[in-house]
Amino acid sequence: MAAAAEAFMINGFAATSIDTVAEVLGCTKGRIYYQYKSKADLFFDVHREAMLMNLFAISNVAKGNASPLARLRKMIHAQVMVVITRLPFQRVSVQGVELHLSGSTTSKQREVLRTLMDLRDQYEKLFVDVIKEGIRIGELRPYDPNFVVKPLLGALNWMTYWYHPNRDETDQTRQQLADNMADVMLGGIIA
Amino acid sequence: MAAAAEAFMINGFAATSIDTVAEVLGCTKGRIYYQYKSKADLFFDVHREAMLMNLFAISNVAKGNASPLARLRKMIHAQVMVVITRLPFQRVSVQGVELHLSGSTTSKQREVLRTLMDLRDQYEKLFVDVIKEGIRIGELRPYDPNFVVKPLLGALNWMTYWYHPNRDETDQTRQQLADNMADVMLGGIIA
DNA sequence: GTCTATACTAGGATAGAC
DNA sequence: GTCTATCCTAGTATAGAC
Repeated sequence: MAAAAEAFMINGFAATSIDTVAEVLGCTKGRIYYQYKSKADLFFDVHREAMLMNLFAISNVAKGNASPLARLRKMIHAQVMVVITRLPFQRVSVQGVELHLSGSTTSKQREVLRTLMDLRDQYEKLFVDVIKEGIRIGELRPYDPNFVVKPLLGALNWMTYWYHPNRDETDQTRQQLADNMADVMLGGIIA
Repeated sequence: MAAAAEAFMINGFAATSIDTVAEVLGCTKGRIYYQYKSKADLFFDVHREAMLMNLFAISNVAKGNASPLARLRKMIHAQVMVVITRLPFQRVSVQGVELHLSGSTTSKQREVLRTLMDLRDQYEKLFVDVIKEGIRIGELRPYDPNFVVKPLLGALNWMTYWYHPNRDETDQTRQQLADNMADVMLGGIIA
């Protein structure tokens, strides 16, 4: 799956051949077809793995008992760290959004896609709920929570396109990046 | 080009066949191959058109003589309106970011891709410059302008995935959406 | 200019050896 | 379980009629 994620990251789902994935893995496609019925199934598995990473990274924080604003900050921070540390999977998960727009072939695949979208909805709902609570107690401005979550997740997802790991990066600079992202998203940029 | 944009929007570049584009256009692929040497060339043309729309929409505002903050607000507003009114082209332009990651075949195509990336850089620079100026005169917080532009453009680009035109939408609700986007991106969501 | 017909190939998927 | 060999479809691109 890591090999597939890497291959999909570089070329995208449609342009990646199973031969390429096999090459990254260091074997032939026989091995892959032994485990996965089709290329789509492989993609779905990578996609699910990515979504589970995300849920795992933020769900404990989301349900903690810090203030909503503090939790929201931690959630953003955690998500940035996941993107940094698991970039190939995260990029696949962003590709998944696009793929879902097009119609998948078999009805079985559509069902799988359905469960993936459910995971994505769950994930988004964790943010929405914390935002709602923050608004209720007056910590956050009273925008429509279902709206404000969009630019927020957009900024996070977009990271997969511009972030590139860097040699002279330390844990400290990574934390800094995550902090800055949270600062900008929560506090805006007006002085 | 509009037909191509629509087809690419629905299925993505790789999964869209020239036959499909022809069908949307209401002709056969002979006509398309008469005008475009290859599918990639068609995509590039749509992509360029989208980038030019963006530049056209914001460049006058960006170079106006209002305060940097006021200009930035207008730029965000204008870009949201472009996404709303020209969704297929805008989605293609977002796909273009991903496509550039993978290697295109011919050297000629790589050159075209290069000019497209230049357009994108110009576009980003318009934002960065206004942000820099805003920081200099103290209207904006002193974050790294090259960083803050990323979440900003991420939020805008991501719109192409969640925005869907709606029957009971009026010019007023569209303006409202653009305003809200600018509010959230500039002022944050902390109360 | 746009059509129909066709060549050509990449790549998904399967069969069967080991 | 993983390989090699092969089938077969989809889809890019071209040739040539009209």
